[in-house]
Amino acid sequence: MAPAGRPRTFDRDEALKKAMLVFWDKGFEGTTMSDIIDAIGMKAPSVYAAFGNKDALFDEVVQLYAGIFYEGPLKALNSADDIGDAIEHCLKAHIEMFTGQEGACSCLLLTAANNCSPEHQQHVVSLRNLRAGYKGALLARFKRAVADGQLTDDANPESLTEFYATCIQGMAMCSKDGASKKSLLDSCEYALGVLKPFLKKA
Amino acid sequence: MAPAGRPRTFDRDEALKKAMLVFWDKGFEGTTMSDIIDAIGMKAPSVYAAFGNKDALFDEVVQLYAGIFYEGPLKALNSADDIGDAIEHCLKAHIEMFTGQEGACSCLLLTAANNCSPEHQQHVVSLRNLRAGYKGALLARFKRAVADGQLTDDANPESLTEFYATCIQGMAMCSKDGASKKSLLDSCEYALGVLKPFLKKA
DNA sequence: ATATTTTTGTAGGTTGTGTTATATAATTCG
DNA sequence: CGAATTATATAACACAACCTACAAAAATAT
Repeated sequence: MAPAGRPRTFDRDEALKKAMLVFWDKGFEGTTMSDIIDAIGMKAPSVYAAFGNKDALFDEVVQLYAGIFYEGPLKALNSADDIGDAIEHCLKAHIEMFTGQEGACSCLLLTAANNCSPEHQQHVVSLRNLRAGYKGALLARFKRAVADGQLTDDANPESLTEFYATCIQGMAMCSKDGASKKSLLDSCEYALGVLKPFLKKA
Repeated sequence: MAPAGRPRTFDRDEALKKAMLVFWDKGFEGTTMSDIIDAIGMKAPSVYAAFGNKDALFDEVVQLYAGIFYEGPLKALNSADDIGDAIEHCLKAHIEMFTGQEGACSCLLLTAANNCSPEHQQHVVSLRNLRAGYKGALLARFKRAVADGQLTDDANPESLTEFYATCIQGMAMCSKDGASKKSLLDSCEYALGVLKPFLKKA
């Protein structure tokens, strides 16, 4: 049943998505609450009533983004049994995320809170933790490939993880600088070539 | 001869370096003038008298940083005649810059002004232009290598440029996340391996 | 020595951003 | 219907950040 009281005239989930796109594009500190409020199309008190404050809203946005992230690159990483396929699908899923949105590009986890004032360091830390968690997932995937006997003995999961994290983050920054999807895919091919010498023949 | 008037009690060049380290670490918007003023160890009016305002100071900092940049990675890129050596020296010079400073790390051109409020977009643009200029230098270097007959016919200067720009920016971001010099050098080796198939035997 | 010039420190002005008080509108419950 | 509850809009508060008047201090020039 509908709750008592005047009903909201906007959709909360839609509003959150709009807020995500703004933060994605302009980062935490680069975004003002006025930007958010304008994007949602409501007035300040309605937005504050729905989301609390800027910090809480950003936290929700990060959660939403992380969910999309898990459904994309992370799922791609862990779906394929072959490590070569897994990395390829994963990188390409990243490129989709970097270039797929209208307005926003690159990666919110990487660019939305790099340099914050001391009172907002929490966001810098939480995004850094998410990135570290993702690196952990990459590492686990390479270790699984070792356990599965898919990689040669001289393959080093730690340094492969670091290399591919480098490529992913680098592509994100290039995308922020306007790189086309095609040029990102070119870089992706080079990056995938690095893994080939370590793949055992099937 | 000394100019008339009370002499400055701090060294302007030293103060500029200190300001650079703060901006390098915390970015343009993440840095307050109080941070700068504290780092320099003077009071606000002295700093403003010496540097104008925050925008002008940041511009000077960027100039200073660009100078260091030209002396490091860019010089390394253009000093060696062999393209393999050039890229290797260049990447390693980047790693030195990413990890060499106390306090600051990563790359000021990449991280100091990603997400600015509209009234400071000038800095986002100027750093983006510097990055684009650097990509141009990379491209020119690869084209020179083609002209010098150092690369195979299937080597594509544009996509090689994009790939190495990706690696450099990726390493910068990893360094900001605390990557060790050793792990950056590991990634660097993988990245250099990408060029090898395109190198003609001497 | 006095005037002139420039720096320094205190203290405060101005603006922009995050947030909220208050009154009004729209809905449900009894 | 009237009471209760929640959303909306206007308008304004609070605080922090950038910047600057003003007066005192420290040097040079005549």
